[in-house]
Amino acid sequence: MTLLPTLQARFRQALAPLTENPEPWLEMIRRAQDDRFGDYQANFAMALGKQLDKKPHELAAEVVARLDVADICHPPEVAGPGFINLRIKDEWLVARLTAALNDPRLGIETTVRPRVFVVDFSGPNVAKPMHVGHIRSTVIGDALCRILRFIGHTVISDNHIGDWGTQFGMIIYGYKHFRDENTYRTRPVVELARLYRLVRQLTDYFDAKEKLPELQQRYGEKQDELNAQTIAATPQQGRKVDKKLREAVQKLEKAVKEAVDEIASADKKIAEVDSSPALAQLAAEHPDIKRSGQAETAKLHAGDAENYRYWQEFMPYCLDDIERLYRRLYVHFDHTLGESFYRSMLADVVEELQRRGIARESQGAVCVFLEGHPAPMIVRKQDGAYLYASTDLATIRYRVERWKLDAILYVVDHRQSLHFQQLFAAARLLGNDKLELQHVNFGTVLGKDGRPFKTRAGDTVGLEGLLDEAILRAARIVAANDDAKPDGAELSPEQRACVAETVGIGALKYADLSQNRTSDYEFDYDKMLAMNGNTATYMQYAYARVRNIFAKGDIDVEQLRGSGAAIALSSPAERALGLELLRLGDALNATVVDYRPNHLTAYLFDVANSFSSFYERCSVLKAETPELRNSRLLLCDLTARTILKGLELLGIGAEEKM
RNA sequence: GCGCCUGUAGCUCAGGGGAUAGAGCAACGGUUUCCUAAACCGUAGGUCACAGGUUCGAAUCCUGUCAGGCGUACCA
Repeated sequence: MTLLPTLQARFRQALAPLTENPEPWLEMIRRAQDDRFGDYQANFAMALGKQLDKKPHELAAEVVARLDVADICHPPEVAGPGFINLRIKDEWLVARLTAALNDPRLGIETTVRPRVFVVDFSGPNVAKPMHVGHIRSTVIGDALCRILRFIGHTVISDNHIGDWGTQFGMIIYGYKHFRDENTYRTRPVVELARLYRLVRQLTDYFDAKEKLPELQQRYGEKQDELNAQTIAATPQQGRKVDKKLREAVQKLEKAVKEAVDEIASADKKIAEVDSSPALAQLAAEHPDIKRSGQAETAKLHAGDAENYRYWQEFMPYCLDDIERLYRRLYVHFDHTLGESFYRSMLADVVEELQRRGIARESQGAVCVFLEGHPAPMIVRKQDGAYLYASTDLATIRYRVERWKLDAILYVVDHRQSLHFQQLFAAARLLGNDKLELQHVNFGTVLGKDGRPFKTRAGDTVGLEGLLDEAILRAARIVAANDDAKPDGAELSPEQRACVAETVGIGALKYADLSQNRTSDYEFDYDKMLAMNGNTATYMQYAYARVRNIFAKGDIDVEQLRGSGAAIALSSPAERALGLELLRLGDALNATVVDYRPNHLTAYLFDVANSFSSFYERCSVLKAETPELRNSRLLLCDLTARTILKGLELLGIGAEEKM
């Protein structure tokens, strides 16, 4: 059992005579935030005292008297209003550290309640180039899979790719009319992506042209209204401006600004085509491209042989392409069951919903009306087409039937939270009441201006380019540092390339993982690829330093572990490191409670920090005595393995030398 | 209009009932005869948006205000 649960178990016994349900009070045992107070502290006495009508200080003393922790802690102290401060005995720390050292799992037991999870993440639209927004789901989802698995759960990772959507109609239309046979044969994905962008651009062009007059009219109306209101709202002598009027003016100003932005965006799309003779000509030749593209999608869905053949032809290329990206990110999926996989089940799902009275027809569409939701969830459109709500319901049904599931985690942008609320509610109406359905939501990727990154057009950063850039930057730093080593460079060109890749990709992933996923995320090249401070590089560097000690000292780790050498925590830095090393299990538990990997990154940062301080103060190879040297070597060994395991659980690698 | 989310150091963010609010970056100042200075140590920097409330105790919970983001009947 890891540290905190062990303490909680002891307190549970001590509290049993005082309260029926000690669990909430046990949650109030935590790491002391100040070393002066000890290592851990229990903060429940004040609140529990209130409930039991006892003086907190006396209650704390009573609990301490009953508490049996003599083997773990020094005698607990009651401080302040009733804090119980605990200082762990070194002997106990040493015993736990020794146990961790001799355990491939570093002392982490598997869960006593294993569950079966499906983690649904990444889910890109194929044939549409991925951008930075997609990396968050991929990286967080992958880390959660690894962590849940390590804890002992059964995890099925499933990439629910968008492979049946409107983009295929555009690509098919593009393929039929604009394809460059040569490029398609040599680099099919590049050509398909170009075709998608081209058709999208022309479609947007006509869209913008169509909408522009309406936008301009709205702008005019709002502007007129604003002018009128502004005059009315201008303060005159002896009269205060009505608050409502002032608010109305503010709203109008906002509306006008929005209209201006939309017009500018439409103008831009129009200008892009008009200013290019080639594009302008294509636009002239394909005035109906928007509807035609949609028609191609509809034909595909209706089973048109030709379009289905195209779809079958394009898919392997598209899948290869995204697979290549996943390989670069060391991300693996057990299944890639995209939207298309469920296409034959949609009619049945909708039929079941209707038959069971969960869905009904409204304005020609089939809708699920849910309590507390003003708008229904539409599961079949007026034109008979299905949408992602239908697919997602079919997917739940399929997953539940195929795997005996306890939970599905959807690692998806928080903008879809309404969809998931409705989806989960509908799934429960269908009888999935024991299934845990979690929207593991995360914040939007924002641009430098603080506004969301746009999915189409604009200056989106392609994912592939981002990876290249990360590795390139890392390579520069690797080379500079290697060259600057006191005894000259140590790394071969191959090693340098390898380190650059590990460091670059690690930095990229860590940037996403180290942040509380629920916050929005300001995309910043420099920050994302930063390799100083709280970054994966810091941990990787600490790891390389430890490993270098073993290399320099020509130490056989296996032999050392079996040698009977003992850990002794002879200085504050060693003790602090030792205590930190025992907290891995607590960090993993915290991560799993709310599915937030940033608990684990914070922990690893603490470990690396403690190690760096230790490294600075405690010489290992030149320790005063052989016993001390061995003890420190053991601490180093456990540090290295803890960091390596932690990074591995985040999907990040580490190198022996860097 | 309604719903959800956010507001913490110059910047990017942790902390989400407990003791004196933390980190990274940026700034300033120190540390390489010694296992990798991608490091370490220190200084400075805060009305935790604002106002009320609940509590022994509030950055944290509740209410309101302000500011921003997202979503809101046939896109995903």
